[in-house]
Order: sequence, then structure tokens, then C-alpha cells
Amino acid sequence: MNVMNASPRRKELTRLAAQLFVQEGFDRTTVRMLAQVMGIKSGSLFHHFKDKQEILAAVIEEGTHNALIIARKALNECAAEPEARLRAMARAHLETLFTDRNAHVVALFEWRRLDPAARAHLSHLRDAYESLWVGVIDDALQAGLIHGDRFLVSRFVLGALNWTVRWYDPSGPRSPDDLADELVAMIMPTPA
Amino acid sequence: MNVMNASPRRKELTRLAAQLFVQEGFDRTTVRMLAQVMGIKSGSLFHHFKDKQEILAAVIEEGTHNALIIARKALNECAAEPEARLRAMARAHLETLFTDRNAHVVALFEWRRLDPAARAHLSHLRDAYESLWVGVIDDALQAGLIHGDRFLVSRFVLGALNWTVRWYDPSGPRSPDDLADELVAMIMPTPA
DNA sequence: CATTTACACTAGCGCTTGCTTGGTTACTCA
DNA sequence: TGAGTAACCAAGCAAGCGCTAGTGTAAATG
Repeated sequence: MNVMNASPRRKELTRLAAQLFVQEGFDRTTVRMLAQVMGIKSGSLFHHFKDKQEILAAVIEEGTHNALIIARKALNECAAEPEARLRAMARAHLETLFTDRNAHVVALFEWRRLDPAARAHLSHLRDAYESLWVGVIDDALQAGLIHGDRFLVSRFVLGALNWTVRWYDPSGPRSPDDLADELVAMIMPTPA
Repeated sequence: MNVMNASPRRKELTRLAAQLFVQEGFDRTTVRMLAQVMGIKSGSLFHHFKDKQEILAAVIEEGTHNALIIARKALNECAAEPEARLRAMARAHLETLFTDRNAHVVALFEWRRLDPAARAHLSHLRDAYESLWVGVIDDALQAGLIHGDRFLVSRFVLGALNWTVRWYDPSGPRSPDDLADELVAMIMPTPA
């Protein structure tokens, strides 16, 4: 939480901004639209955020920060076996992806709109998260649970999971946990 | 090829537009920037395209059209076994993804910028392509080659493949075909 | 030779954009 | 009670936006 002034008011405004960024895309979202959903006038927006860029950075920081917390908690609470850890990580990923959906969609698809300074700062957060994944994948490979190149496997798995935001509806009959389990089953040689 | 006047000149302009759309994003790409990389003035652009929207539609149509051709050819030429067909489809997907990379990145990440009319037209093309995938996945499931829900498996596989545009560098040591084989191996229970 | 067609140009209209300015209101706390 | 501060507003600027209008020109066509 470097760039971030995490007052409750600002957090709420950030949440509203995330929703609008998802709906319209960052570039098409005007400061006037943002102000309107926030219930203020466009000029007042710049009391809370230095500029439009800073709103984007706040949205992404919030989402990634939460993802890290959830993933660490999941890994701490689950069993030590590689399979349990892999399953826990996949479940945690989908959990954060769909509880902070707006923030994560923005992080995934509007990342390139960040200016270099914000990108450098947020890269660290993202790298910390991805290194959790790499550790879990490495353990699963070493235990013979899955096979393949460690780099490729983690990219494929993360790709499959991240892509779910494009098609999956969590209010449907299938829970995020089901989804995670199905993916783990798919990449594990005939478990049961 | 409904909306499209496929003169060579227009094709070349479409290719240049795709590159710029990837570099800057559709919304941040101005007609003046487009005109500049095309070597003309912004007014002249509207002799070739009705408006900016039509350029986006042309880019996506071109890419999806090529994807269909490549995939159909690959399926016609490969062996009849489900495993060969699965591998061929994955390879074809990555082949088109990285030979028409710009067009596909635009199709994947700027789809929502299409107006409803263009979206309806292009949806048919995309559905035709995806139905090829569904057929191949169904065969692989029926042959016991892979396991899981047909809908989920195809979504996961397509997600993993599409996400490669975010990290994979085809000029590196690993060929797209290698990549496709690794993914197929990952989802198949210990083949060799 | 006259006409059409394809392609490019200049100039600029009407509008929206992110952001600034200068000032007001409401609340907190010594 | 009065100083300080957080939150807001109305008004508007300078720049940039997509797109249009009207014109020039060289090659193809009758």
C-alpha cells in the first residue's frame, strides 16, 4: 500500500470506478461518468485522486492486494500434500477472481493503460502473487502429480483460470470450487 | 465476407490498422494516427472505410476468416484418430494466433468495442470456428483420451491457448507446435 | 476526346476530453 | 467559538476527437 490512501470514502469510490471500468473500458470511461456514478461533480473527483490514471492504479492495487491475502490464507489453512495445495490455490484464485471480479477484470485487461511508474509499483504485487503459484506447481511436479515444463504448466493453468472471467457465471449451478476441482482433475493423470 | 470489400489496398490498410490497434488499443488509436502509419491524411481514410468502427470490424473479420481456413485445412489433412485431431487443432490454433497475431489480439481484447451490427455478423464466424473445437473435444472425450465436462474442457483449453498471446514469444527457442504438444500432453493421462 | 472512377488533399466544424480554478459548505477539535 | 480541513461545486479552458465538405489529379473507360 504505497501509492494508496485507503480512506473508506476512497475505497468506495474505487469500487464504483472498477465497476464502470469493466462496463465501459478504461479509455471510454470519462471523468464525468465516474463522477456521476459516485454522486459528485467531475471537478470534485480530483480532490480524491490526482488524475484518472491514479484511479486505475487504485483499482488494480486493491484487487491484487486482496488476491495475495486470500491466496496466502488458503495455503496456510490447507493440508501439506501437493495435491491439496494445488487444489487450494486454484480455488483461491477463482474465489478472489469472482468476489473482486471488477478489480481483477480491470487488472487483467487494462494493465497496459497504466503509466510506467504505477506499472512498476504494481508489478511487485503481481509477482508476489505469481510466485505463490510457481511454488505450488513446482511441488506438484516434483511429487509426480502432474507432468510437463514448470513454466509452461503454470502459464497454461493461469491462462485457463483467468479466461474464466470471459464466460463463467458464478450465479449459475456450478460453484467456483467445482470449477477449480474440474481444472485440477483435467491436468492430473486419472486420479480416481 | 459480407461487410468486406477485400481489395488488396484495403487489406494492407487493415493490416496496418491491426498493428496500431494492438500497440495502442482501439480507443486510444485516433484516425490521425491510423492515417499516418498508412501514409495518407486523415480525411483520405474515409474513402476506404465508412468510419472507425468499420476498420475494427475489417481487422477482426480478416483474422477470424483466416483462423477458420487454417483450422479446416489442418483437420482435413491430419489422421482420423482423436488424438491426432486434438493435436492438429491445438497446433492450428497457435499457428493462426501467431501468424495473424495482431488481428487475433484485437479480436480477443477489443471485441466489445464492436457495434451491435458488426458483432452479430462476426459472431457467426467465431461460432463456426468454435464448433470445430467442440467436435474435436467431443471425439477425444468419447475415446477416453481426456476426461471431464465437454463444455468446461473446451473452455479451459481455449483459455490456456488464447492466453499465450500475453506471454509467449514465437521467436524464442520453443516453436508454437511444441507449445501445442505440451498442452495436449498436460491434459492427457500419462501417454508415454 | 469526354467522362468516370479511384484516391488523395486541405480546411475545419461541432463536440468531448481531462483537468484547473476559485470559491462555498459542513464538520472536527482545541 | 473560531481555526483548520475535508469534501464538494460551477464554470470553463486548451487540446484533441471523429468525421465532412469540397477540390485536385491521374489513370481507366466509353
